[in-house]
Amino acid sequence: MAPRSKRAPRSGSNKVRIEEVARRAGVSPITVSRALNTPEKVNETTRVAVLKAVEETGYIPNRLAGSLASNRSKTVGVIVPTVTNSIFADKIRGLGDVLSGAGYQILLGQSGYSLDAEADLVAALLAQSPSGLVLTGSTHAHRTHVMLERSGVPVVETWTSAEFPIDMQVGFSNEAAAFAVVEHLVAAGYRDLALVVAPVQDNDRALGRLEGFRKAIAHFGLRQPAPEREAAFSLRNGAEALVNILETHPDTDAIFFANDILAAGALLECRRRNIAVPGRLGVAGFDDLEIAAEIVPSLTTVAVPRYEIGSRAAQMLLARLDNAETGRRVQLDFTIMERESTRRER
Amino acid sequence: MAPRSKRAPRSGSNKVRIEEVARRAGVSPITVSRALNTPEKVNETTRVAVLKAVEETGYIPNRLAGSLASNRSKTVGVIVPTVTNSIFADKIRGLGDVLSGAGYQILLGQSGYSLDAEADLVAALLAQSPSGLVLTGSTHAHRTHVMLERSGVPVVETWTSAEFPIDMQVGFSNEAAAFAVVEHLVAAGYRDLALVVAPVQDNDRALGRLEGFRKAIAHFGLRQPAPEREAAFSLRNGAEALVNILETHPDTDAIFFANDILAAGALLECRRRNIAVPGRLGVAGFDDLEIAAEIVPSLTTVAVPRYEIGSRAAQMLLARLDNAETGRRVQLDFTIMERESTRRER
DNA sequence: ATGGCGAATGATAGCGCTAACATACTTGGG
DNA sequence: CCCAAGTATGTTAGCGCTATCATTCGCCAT
Repeated sequence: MAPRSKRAPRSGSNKVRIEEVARRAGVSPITVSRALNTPEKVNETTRVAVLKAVEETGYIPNRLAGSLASNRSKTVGVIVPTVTNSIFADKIRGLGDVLSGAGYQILLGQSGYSLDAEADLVAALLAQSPSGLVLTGSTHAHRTHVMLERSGVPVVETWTSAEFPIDMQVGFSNEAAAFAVVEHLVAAGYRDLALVVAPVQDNDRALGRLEGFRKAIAHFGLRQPAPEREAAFSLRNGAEALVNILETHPDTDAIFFANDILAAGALLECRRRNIAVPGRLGVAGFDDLEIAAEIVPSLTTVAVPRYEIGSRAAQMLLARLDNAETGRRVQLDFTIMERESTRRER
Repeated sequence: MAPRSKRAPRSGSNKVRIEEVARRAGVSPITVSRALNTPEKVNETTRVAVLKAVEETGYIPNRLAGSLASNRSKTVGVIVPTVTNSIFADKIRGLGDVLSGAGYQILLGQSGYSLDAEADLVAALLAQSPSGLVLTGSTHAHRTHVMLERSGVPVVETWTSAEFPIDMQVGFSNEAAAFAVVEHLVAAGYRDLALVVAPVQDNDRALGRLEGFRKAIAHFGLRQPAPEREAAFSLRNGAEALVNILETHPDTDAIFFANDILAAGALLECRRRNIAVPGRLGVAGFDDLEIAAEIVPSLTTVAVPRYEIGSRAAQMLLARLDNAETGRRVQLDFTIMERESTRRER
């Protein structure tokens, strides 16, 4: 009698599995695994044989299976508001350069500046069992905190400098940077300042800059209340905010735009309207994008280590995964880049 | 005698597993799985009970395990040269918007405009068993083709319009677009053209634009050989290429920059040097970034559907994964945006 | 000799989920 | 009242790897 028939194997594709490689190399599957993951633990000759078999078969290990078995995945979740903002693109480049060198892949999520969307992404990324998570900012939905805590996954928060990060942090003080800009404007002789900043809702980087601006206004005894406008980053919005401020507050003599795109848009509008910069109006930006140095007049701004935020975050994660000792908070420096747009003849 | 001791369970973390949820809801694990993945297959009352248990326990399904078991992962690999170039950032936004709506995550790879790096990334991403792969361009290393073929993973190539895509394709004809730009410059009265294009090595988009330019030069019987320069995209490089061309070919009356960043850098340099645009020199760009509309003078360029390339690619993938019938080649339109930088008084 | 130790490799048993099949229970037409 | 065809849920057996423990084989100190 025939043996009771097994059910059909549900092996997916016709892909090469570790077993075939093992057979070809004349070793056991576990040896293939070791030859690929911890080569120092296998004899040179067997390693060579295994690699040859891998080459011949075109074997690509199934990391889903590997990660499940080892409880370690080679992925890192990265959540940014949007890749469209080039400051985050630079961060991602920094992350990618370091992580891909260590064999890690990036799982990317875009929150669209919404903490609620961020929380959904955290859940979705945690489901992939990432080795680590890199978030933007220090403000998160309550459930985000809960999920992160429960998961135990290493987390790096970036772009800010909160006193008590969830886990690790790489950033700078947005507040101090904004304060320094106002300080610079005052030193350049401007007195009636205005601020244009990204919508602060769900955005603690923008909020920090707003607060730094306000503190500096009070500190230096400048015109209060200073006009403040919220504008999502785009050249057009910068131009419009400029026009609006000059209409409502014609005595304004300098505007601090909390990012360079807004500032550049304003500078272009100044050119169209023949508003003299820096004579009639001083303009300062934030981020030190390439356009700040190239635009005419060149733009005073704050250089922040965008790429380094990414690369350092990646390094911290890798160190942690290596059980190396690391600090938890890295506070990077910003630099005021003084350029023509605030270089007033006095 | 005590039973032979089992070896220690290697259960990783203290995370909630499907079994605990099942116990709480008084059902079997598979029912929990169904309640979450195919809710229409379970009774309303049990579904509610399961969701309640999920809520209470804070259960986050382990997708590594799920994907391994079902041979379907909820990830899509995306390879771009760099996220820093905002045209690719827009594509990623398009991809992300559509994919995250369907519960998919993006695995991001940056190739740095190297086909060899691209091949490594393809291997790394295939190891994660993605549901699909989105590549940039139609030119790939030989081993990339081999790996893709073997894997059987759905692939979408983007930004180009090759006749025989590997699988699916969403793009436009770079050659035709470049041709159209030259056509426009000729119509505007320019005759002695020059080209500045991204390095064509490993970059078929740039190569296509170069070829379109050359064909148009020949077609319209313009000055030959027209000066051609390669420059990686940055404002500074655009400015330098401009200077170089005007030094070596002072009779040049229009320059076509194969991206807007280069063109904008050149326009800013023209301002610094008091070179009249469009009078002394016509300038055209490519991509229709926001800066093209805002810069002074505004920049004639080619609008390409950056976001749509991403969203359409995602839709095609999803349709394929749904076994829906789809076309294989989507050729999108480009639009010449005529602006001040080529609006010569005649 | 001999036993102890490290290096190399193998056998076994899962990782946490879901496909495939099995079973119970419902419904309704003849 | 019975059986066919659904509907809802459960049981079993993997998915393709790797952690863990076991085994084998030298090699050297005693």
